[in-house]
Amino acid sequence: MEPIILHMDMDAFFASVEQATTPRLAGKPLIVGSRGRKNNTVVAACSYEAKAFGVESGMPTWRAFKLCPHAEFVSADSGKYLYTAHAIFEMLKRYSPQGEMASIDEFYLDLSNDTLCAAERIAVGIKEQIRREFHITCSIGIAPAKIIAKIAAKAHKPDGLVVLEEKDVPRFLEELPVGKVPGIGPRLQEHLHGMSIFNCGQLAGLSEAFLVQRFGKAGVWLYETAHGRDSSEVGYWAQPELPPKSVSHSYTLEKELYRRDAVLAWIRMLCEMVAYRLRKDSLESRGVQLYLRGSAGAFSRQKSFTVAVSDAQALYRRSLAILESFPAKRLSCRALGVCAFSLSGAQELCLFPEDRKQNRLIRAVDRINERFGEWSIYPAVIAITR
DNA sequence: TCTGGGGTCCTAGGACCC
DNA sequence: TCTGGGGTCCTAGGACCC
Repeated sequence: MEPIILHMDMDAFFASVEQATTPRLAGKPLIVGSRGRKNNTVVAACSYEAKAFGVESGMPTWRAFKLCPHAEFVSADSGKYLYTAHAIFEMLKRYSPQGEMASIDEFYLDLSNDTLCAAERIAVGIKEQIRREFHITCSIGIAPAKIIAKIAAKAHKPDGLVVLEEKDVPRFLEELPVGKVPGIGPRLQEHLHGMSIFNCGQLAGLSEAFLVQRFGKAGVWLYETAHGRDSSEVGYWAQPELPPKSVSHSYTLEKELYRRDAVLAWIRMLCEMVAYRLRKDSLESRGVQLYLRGSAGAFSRQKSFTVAVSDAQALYRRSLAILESFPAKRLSCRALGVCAFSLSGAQELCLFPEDRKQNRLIRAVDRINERFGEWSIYPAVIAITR
């Protein structure tokens, strides 16, 4: 039996949600920025009215405004988008027990137990319900494999619906530019272009052995994808979510920073943010990675420790130890990041009274920040970054 | 103004052990 | 007397995704 996989991709999701919840923005060119400020950020999403001017997500906002000076700007409200995504998730559960939320704006449903006709009717019903209940649109691809369904949905945006049977797949892929395949990014695309491979039809003409020799493990995947095959299965809604493997925060500064105390303050600030997230998710970490990018280049170093921690001070001390091993003679940076890895569930174990006292203090600060807003209270050392 | 921020996975090289 | 071979783990960096 041929698998029937439905992929649903929300159209300009963040921008559409903003337009649906703020009538003033409906029908207007809208740019959703990834951060609060209008400058020094990139476009997280933009409405189709803005896309018409050449604005794309991922583009620096200053460039987007050059293309579309009259666009409205709002900063991303991830809580609102997550809320909507979960409401959609709940809605989709009714159509099949086998389904998954692949990202905040993408979903898969396995409809292999239905006929292709029934699957198409379901897709029409879903689109209708999404429009009625959320006042936004989505594009749907139905195909025998996950990756094909996804490419198909993307190719028919916005508000599209396309159904591909197994026999349609080769023709669909034949002319498809390799860069349209999720997983083939700019570097891989460049490499393929260098080999005069521009579309999936040409890619399918190469032998698996040749691709493996060129690209290693990725060669197997390229070969399978070019032939429309994808063995990965759709998960189950009820499946427990996998715990995160790392928790990180990073920041790009307005300009290069040379003062050591200022750089250290930023590192401390990021440690505070990472530690807070760890505690909120009842996690602790054994590994710390520190990343610095500046005029001297980009460096990242990581280190594993025996004891797992979740407090900012400990993360900061570990970050400083890592900083010592950096090759740069003079400390300067434009962007920096702190990542906690080797995560495990937090142990509620405090051997020493001093630790217990420290723990109570940390929890109290967390509660104050939760109640009065982020950064209501913070260590004096990071004041320089505020 | 000249590509953000939060993730995952892969690879190659080095260290170390037997 | 001048370094085999295989396995495992760690690390830095790169590529990619949304």
